[in-house]
Amino acid sequence: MAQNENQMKELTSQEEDYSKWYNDLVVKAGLAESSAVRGCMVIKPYGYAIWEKMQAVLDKKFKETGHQNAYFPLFIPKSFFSKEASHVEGFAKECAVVTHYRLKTDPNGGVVVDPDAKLDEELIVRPTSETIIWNTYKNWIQSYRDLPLLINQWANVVRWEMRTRLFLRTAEFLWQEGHTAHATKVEALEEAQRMIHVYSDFAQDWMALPVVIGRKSDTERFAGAEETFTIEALMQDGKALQSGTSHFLAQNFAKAFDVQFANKEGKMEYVWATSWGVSTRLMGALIMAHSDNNGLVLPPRLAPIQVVLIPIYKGEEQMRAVLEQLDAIASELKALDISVKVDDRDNLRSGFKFSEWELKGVPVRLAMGQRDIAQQTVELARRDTLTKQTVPRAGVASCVQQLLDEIQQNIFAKALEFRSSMTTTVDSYEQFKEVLQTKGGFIMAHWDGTPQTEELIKNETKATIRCIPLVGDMTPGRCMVTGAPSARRVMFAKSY
RNA sequence: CGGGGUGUAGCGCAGUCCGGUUAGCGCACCUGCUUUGGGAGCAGGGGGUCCAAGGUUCGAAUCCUUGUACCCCGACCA
Repeated sequence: MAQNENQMKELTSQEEDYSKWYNDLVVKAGLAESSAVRGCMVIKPYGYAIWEKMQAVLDKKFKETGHQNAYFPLFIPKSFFSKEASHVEGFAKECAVVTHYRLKTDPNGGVVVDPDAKLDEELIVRPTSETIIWNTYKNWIQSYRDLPLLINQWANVVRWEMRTRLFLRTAEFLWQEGHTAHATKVEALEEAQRMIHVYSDFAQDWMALPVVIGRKSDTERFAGAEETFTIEALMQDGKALQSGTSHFLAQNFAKAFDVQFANKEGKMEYVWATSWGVSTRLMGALIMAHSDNNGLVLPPRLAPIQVVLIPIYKGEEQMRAVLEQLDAIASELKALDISVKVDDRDNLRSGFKFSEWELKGVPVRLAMGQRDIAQQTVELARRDTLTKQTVPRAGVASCVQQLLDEIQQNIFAKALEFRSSMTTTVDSYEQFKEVLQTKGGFIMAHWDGTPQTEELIKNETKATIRCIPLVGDMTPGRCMVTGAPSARRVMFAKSY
């Protein structure tokens, strides 16, 4: 008990330093750790299992919306990269560049880069794949009959970030990137909007994470896009996290890579494009949105282990008897498509196991001892509320099944309630600054639509326009800073 | 790239100011016994290039020089 309090205190006092708290949690829960390579991350099996679940659900959604998977090269010739002006400007500062293709042994020992093996043209390790993909699409698209081209790629990308943070910003990260080509502007715009809604549905239904869908302002838009749609989530420290984006690229890349098609009338036209992606950053969102002082809280639909079963016993005889019961329950749960783990490790006490699985965020815990066997009961504990109850052994499986749904809903409701309480509407800049300082969260305010005002607010308060929400209050007003007319409120926040 | 900090066992640290037994503590690990309904106890044990190179000294984890790595705060970003 003393140690339990100790850990609570440990985690609570770290609220002063949320980033340390977050980092410790990621490491302690066994999700990931920083690696020997600068800014890179090792995703551990438990963390990767969650990512795999996310991947599976998203991949299914992409296929249901008509997309196919493909794979494009990791390396992009430098010349490809510079073809779209704003794109190169956006990414140039954070590219890893391959200049040589061979090492040789050093006379003084060790190995050195062979100066004779210099590449004629340097290769960029992809920070995103628009350029290499559009260079390829040029050959794939001739006619309107080749359109739409709906491709997704699961891949790793590298962005040489100056400061990194597990899952939220790492030098290398895993993601999916969709790249589509369309005959018309309308179709491409629809695609971009469709995919941001796919992301939004995924966040809400699977991650139990409420998000705000919106458009990015000019300054926050993706390099090379004409319109960027985003889903913005609110973390428990009151900061926003951009959790997914979908870009309407207009004809920018088609023109840069000369991708034209013959339309029904036989005339040549440039194709219209979209790209969209979510990354392992979603893991960060999941962790920061739901965790508490006891550790991770996973929504049941994404938990690699949904139910953990823990035996309580003295001696081998009791152990065998309890495990027999638990194995039977495990089978019943598996039959209902619930993923289970019987923690039969004999070298650890049950109290330790309770804490450990709580730290790992397993939604439901069943414990069984002599008492339960005698009374034909099971102790059932839920992670989201940290409550325990004793339920009859018979019918425990369907009870758990129901409970998993309830937990999924409860976690979402909790996050939604938190977001509501942390969303503030303000009418003056003074009020804006005060809310930002004392409370944080999302702030709805009027803005005159100019990059200058946006920049001023950012410089003075560190808050940025997270998005111009697609739905919500559409009444016009006056900019809180300049007093100029504003078409509608936009959403501000400090962000990751 | 600016400002600050830290490199000592797998992890977390003390020792460094003021040089001096065999470099220490907690956790973890290994062995044994007792335990087991909320992070077990006792006993024993293993594990070190004290970041690197050079220098000062009879003697360096400790002092000096130069590197280097990582962390935190900014600027940049999914």
